[in-house]
Order: sequence, then structure tokens, then C-alpha cells
Amino acid sequence: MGENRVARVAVDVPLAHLDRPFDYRVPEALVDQAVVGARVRVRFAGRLRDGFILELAETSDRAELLSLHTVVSPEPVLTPAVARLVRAVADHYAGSFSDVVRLAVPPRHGLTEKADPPAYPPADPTQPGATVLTGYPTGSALLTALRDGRSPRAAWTVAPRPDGLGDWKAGLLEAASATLDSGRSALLLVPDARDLKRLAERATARFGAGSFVTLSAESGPAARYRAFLAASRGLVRLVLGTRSAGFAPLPNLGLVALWDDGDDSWAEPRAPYPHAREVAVLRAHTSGCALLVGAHSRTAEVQRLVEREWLVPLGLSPAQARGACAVVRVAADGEHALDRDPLARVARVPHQVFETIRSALAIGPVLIAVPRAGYHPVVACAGCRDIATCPTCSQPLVDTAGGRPACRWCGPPLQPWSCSTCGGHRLRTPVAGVTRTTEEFGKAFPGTRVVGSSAETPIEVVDDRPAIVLATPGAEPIARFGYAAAVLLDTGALLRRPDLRASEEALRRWLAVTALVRPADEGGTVLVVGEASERSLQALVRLDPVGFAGRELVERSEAGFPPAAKLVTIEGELPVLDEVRVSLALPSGVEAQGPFATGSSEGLGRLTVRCSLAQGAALVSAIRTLLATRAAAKVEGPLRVRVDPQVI
DNA sequence: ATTCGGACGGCC
DNA sequence: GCCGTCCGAATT
Repeated sequence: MGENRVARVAVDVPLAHLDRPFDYRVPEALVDQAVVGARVRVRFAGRLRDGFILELAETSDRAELLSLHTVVSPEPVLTPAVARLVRAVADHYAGSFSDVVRLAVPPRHGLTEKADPPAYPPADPTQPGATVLTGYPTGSALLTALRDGRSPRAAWTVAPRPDGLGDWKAGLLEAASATLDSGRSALLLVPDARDLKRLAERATARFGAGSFVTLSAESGPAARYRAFLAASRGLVRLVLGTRSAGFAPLPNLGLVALWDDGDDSWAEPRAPYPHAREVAVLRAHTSGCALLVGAHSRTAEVQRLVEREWLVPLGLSPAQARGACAVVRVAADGEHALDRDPLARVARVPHQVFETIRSALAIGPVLIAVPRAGYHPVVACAGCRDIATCPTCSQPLVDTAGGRPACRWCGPPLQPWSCSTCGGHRLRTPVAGVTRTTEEFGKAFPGTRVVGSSAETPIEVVDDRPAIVLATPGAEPIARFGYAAAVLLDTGALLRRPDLRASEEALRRWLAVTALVRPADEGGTVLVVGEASERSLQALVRLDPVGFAGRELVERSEAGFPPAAKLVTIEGELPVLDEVRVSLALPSGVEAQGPFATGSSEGLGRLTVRCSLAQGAALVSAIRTLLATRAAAKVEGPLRVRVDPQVI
């Protein structure tokens, strides 16, 4: 067989036991096109299937080889570095190469590929931007290391303020700039399209228009593929993107930076459900690039990497942070139904909230963070605020879309409702949506502009004139010069969520709101309505997300949850899961719980398997082997495996 | 003798 | 998955 006439092909087959390369002969006519990374079509089990050339070789172990059927295009879309990352991610999540490669390489867009690429002027990092990282201890050392071509890894805890030390976008661009200076490329990742747009605006100002690309699934197939090609062809050295851009092919990658790893949009909803933070970690590991994980808060996962000394901490002390940010105070969520002031009566908030808003309005806009409508669809008595229950079965009544409260089991109550505690007849929704609360604040502050921003009707920016801005989580507008104050209403609603990460997530959101408020020396205040003894609330008041994450990690360790333990859930039909539990020869130290019915659908259930981190890789590999064996034996019953799932 | 079909093994 | 093959039973 001639020179490089064997192509190792990753064939797109969904079967777990066929998750390995297959050799094909490269026919004479395709020699020029059959390059490493090219998309091909091959005959596999009698059918034509898609695949990628992983490598070219001179010989094969096998005597007889089929020929490549077609080279779809000679464009090398799957580089060896990305192929290694895809394999590592698949192995980590007990998934297959073909599943992960679908997340890594966007669908081909033929016209875009054939068209002349636009001109990409070089990113000009000589324009000095604001220096942010140097304001942090060891920040200068990080930049120097990047500039010198080294690969530091850091967990950057960003001070929650709107500008200066809180300007995380400038910090990421600064790190990128230092990396570009070393002759390498950089990848900056943000959780959503809104952040991407804002980061891109800053990147344009710093590096010049067109000197970088943004890579996101939301930009449509053509634009997405054009940006992908600009990266893989080495036409740009700076890529900004969202979740799937974590796999972006960049020659000579020097840095991956990821903003706010606690955001739930980092969790990929498609199998094998990789988390972008872990993809970035695996990328730094497999390609030896630098890693910068920045956030106002700190996840237990990042805390673990810091404690293992795999990430270096980069942040202010809590005392330094308090000196640089808004002051945070707690208002007890007391018996305000009896309060005299109009806001307390109308919107059910403590008197202190009214005072804070009134004084802050004198110097600027005020943000009111309200829990998302629908968090608690339950209804309560307007008199005593007790939860309203069904007169027939005593289950909580819920607020239906039609506006009439009803019991989930018995339907709308037949006779007029009366409160079983105080005998009252009027009902109200305890957590009002933005629209409703907007009206209430309008009444309490006559003459003040009141605007609402929610996911459905978001507002991007507000100016510095006094206004009350009500916003649901994630839809908070930016105030051009920072809010004079922010009020976090009903913090208990977030904390009461039946979720392992409820308090971590709550602190993350509150710090994000704090970051929109002016620092204390400019009069900025954050008022939190809630239970002052809550650990997450105390961490907010002290601006100490690191201390919080340390204790959070200890708790996860005691409870046997990720990232302190390896936890895998397997979902499928209950009898199938019984078989799985038996056939998974569990080594000692590996526990299994269930299978339990999930209630999501008839006959479906979940089996949870957990073990120490030391045994984690062996457990995941054993589960993968089980999937392969089952697929090879054609055992019926689909299974869904999640490694370290984000929500349990 | 020939054809049909269902099960099983392998997929380069 | 899906295809090919192999073997037994049904059909001529």
C-alpha cells in the first residue's frame, strides 16, 4: 500500500461498541483531498455514513480495506488537537466520540466554505486598554506569564462592582492581549448571547473591528460556519463565543478564559451533557494552554481545583472587596403586613426597603431584583399570608393561567374560598411577577419612573436618572453609571428551591446584582430582604464567595456529591435499571441507590451510582463498558447516562 | 431442489 | 443500527 494511503476514520455511528477509528483505503483519485480533519463519507455496515479523517497512515492492521467513498470537502475541520479534546470529553462523560464531535464541529455550510473569506485585520493588542488584572494581587504575574508564552491557570474572583476592578470584560481582553503578544491565540467564553454582544463591543474597541470572530449557535448556520473557518484556517487569533465554542479550533492556542462558570447555560443539553467548564479544564489539560475562570462568585467545582492547587486563586481579600464595592445590608423579612408605609402594605416588603429606595433615588436609579414569576405558583390568604389550601383535600391551591386559583387534584373550589387560619376571603399571589410589582411600586413612589425588565421584555441599559427598575433574574439592565441601590426581594424564594446548588446559585445571582451597583464611596447600597443567619446571605454581606465555596465543598464532601465525589445517574425503564444494577459489577467503595421511579413518565426511573474521586475514572469506564456490551448484545432498553449532572 | 425468513455476528 | 450470511422449514 502506497504512502499515506490509509485513513483512520471516526465514523458517525451511535453504537457504543463501535466507538473507535476504522481504517479505509484512500483511492488514487482522492489522495489530494483526503487530508487529516476532512469530512468524508464511507461505507460502513453496508450503508454510507459521515466521518472525519483522524489520521493518515501507510499501513493498516487489516488485510482488506474498503475505500473512502467520498471526501465531502478537503477542509480540515477536525484538527488533531480538537479530536484529542473530543475523545477526552467523551471518555470523561461515558459518551461516544460521534456524540461529542457533533457538539464540536458545526454543520458544514458549502457556500460559505467555497466563498472568499472576508478580510480579518490582525488584532492589534498595542492599543492599551484599562488595566484591571494588575489591580489584583498576582494579576501582573499572570499577565507576564501569558506574555512570556507560559500557561498559568487561575480562578479569578472578580470584585462585584460595575467598573474598575469589576470590569471583567476588560480583564478577559487584557489576558487575551497578553496571550496574543506571545504569538499564541486566545479563546474567551461567555454564557449567553447578551454577554457575547457586550464583550464583542469591547473587543472591537480594543483590537479593532473584524480582528476577531464571535462563535455562537445563535448566529445562524452560515455565520457560525464562517467564524469557525476563520478560526480553523488561522485567519483570526482571537475567538469569543458561547458554550459550543469551547471546542473551537485555534492553531497554537495559548489561553481559554471562561466567564461565570456557575451559569446554568454552560451545561450542554445534548448527550453526553458535558459542562463547558469541564471542557475548558480538559482542554487546558490536553493542549497545555492557560486557563482563566473568572466569576463574581465561586463554584464548588472551581474551589476544588483551587484546593488541589491546579488553579491559582486570583482575587481580593473580602476586606479589600468590601472597600471597593457597594455596602450590603440585610433587612429582616418580618411582619410587614402591619407596617404603616404604603409600600409595605402594597408590596409586602419591610419598611427599611422603602427608606433605602427613597434615599437612593436622590442620586440615581434603583434596581429591584424580584424572583421570577412562576417560581411559586401557590396562592396565599391576603389577610394572614398563610398558604391557601383546597377545602376538599387540603393540598395547596395554585394560581392557574386563567387567574382562578385551583387545586391540582380537585380543580377549582366549588364554594367561595375562605382561609382556614383567619377566615379571610381574599387571595393573593405571594410572589408577584414584574408587571404586578411594577404597579405596586408605582403607587408607593408616585412621580417616579418605574420600569420592568424580564426575560420576555428585557431592557438592556438604563441611564443615570432616578428610576425604579424591576427585573427578574438574568434580565437586569445595566445602569450606565451604576445603580444607586439594589434591593433583593424575597431571597428565601431562591434558597428554598429543592436543589443541591440552591444556595450557591442564590449567592451567584446576588453578587451579580451587587456588581451592577456603585461602590460604597459613591453611595452604593445593596439591601437584602431575608434571613440574616443564612450562610449565603452572610457571605454576600461579607463579600466572601471564596469562604462560602470552601464550606460548600466540605458539605458536598460530607454528603457525597460532586465535585467532592463522582456521581453518575442512569435513567431508563425500571426493569432495565434493575438489570444494569446487577450487571454493573460494583467494586467496593462504589454505592448504588435505586432504581427509583422518577415520576416523569410511566415506568421510567433513575439509578444513582457514586464513588470517591479516586475511583471515578474506573467507574465511568465500567459504565461505558456496560453500554458497549449491551449495544453489542443488542439488549433492549435505552439508557441515559449523566456523569456529575448539574441538577439531580 | 429452491426459496423464504428469522437470528446472529460483525461492521475497517 | 443495518447488512450479510447461515441454517432450518416451507414450498414447488
